[in-house]
Amino acid sequence: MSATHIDVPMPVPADHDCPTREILDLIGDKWSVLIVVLLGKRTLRFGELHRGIEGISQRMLTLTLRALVRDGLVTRTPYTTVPPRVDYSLTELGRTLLVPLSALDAWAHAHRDDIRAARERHDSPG
Amino acid sequence: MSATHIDVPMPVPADHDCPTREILDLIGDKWSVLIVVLLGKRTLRFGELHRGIEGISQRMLTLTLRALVRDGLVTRTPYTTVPPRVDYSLTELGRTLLVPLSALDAWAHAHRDDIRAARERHDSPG
DNA sequence: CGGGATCCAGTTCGATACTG
DNA sequence: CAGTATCGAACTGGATCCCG
Repeated sequence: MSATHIDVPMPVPADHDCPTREILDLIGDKWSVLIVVLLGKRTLRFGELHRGIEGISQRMLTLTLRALVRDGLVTRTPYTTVPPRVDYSLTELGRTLLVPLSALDAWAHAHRDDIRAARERHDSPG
Repeated sequence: MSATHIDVPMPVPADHDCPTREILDLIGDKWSVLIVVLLGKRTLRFGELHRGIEGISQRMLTLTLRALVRDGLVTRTPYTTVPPRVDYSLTELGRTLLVPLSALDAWAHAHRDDIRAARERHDSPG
């Protein structure tokens, strides 16, 4: 109860309702970014995405795609052919996201060695 | 066994070893981005971060900060005072990350309405 | 004040099997 | 080919207690 001294000297804006949270709901998962980047190259079928993203299960691919469609970043176009076929591509909104995502990708490219070095420095037993 | 036709017409580069994966390991979680953005404003103490990021538990704050330190994005500076005190701030590497992150933030800010609209359109029962 | 350790609930996710 | 359904394992994350 008795605080030694008040501890709220500087409020720190701390944008609670800032859109950062919302975008993290979009791409703050393991697969969304990879899918968007891949679809940025061209329209892809379900199976192509599945093979294109190593390690993803069909379950997660389905769920993630559904979320991206829901958020208006991706369109889903099914064809009633035999065998069936579904095309996925970015919407215009999705393509605009590609821009800042590419910046992030470029950063990752540029600094991957720095990060690896930092990790090894930290993990090194010596 | 008898596939109706081979299904590997176009390889799809599919950068498996691309750095996108690595950056997702960094910021592809719920809190890292928020912490980095917050530390982008100024150095903060543990408690300030805790209060600044609504909803985070001290456990996750500790774990996330530890990971950020490990990856070389954040420095941890403890002082042996009474009561103890620990400052966290971005490293130079962390500050460079701030740039593409701001771009992403700007995108989120600019398109939040689009996303909300898309969601409501999709979720609307009618 | 700034954590570490433990316990526990909720969620995520992959493997598998099945459908149209 | 493109999913859906189910299950169990793994991880996440919060609450609580304790220590320097």
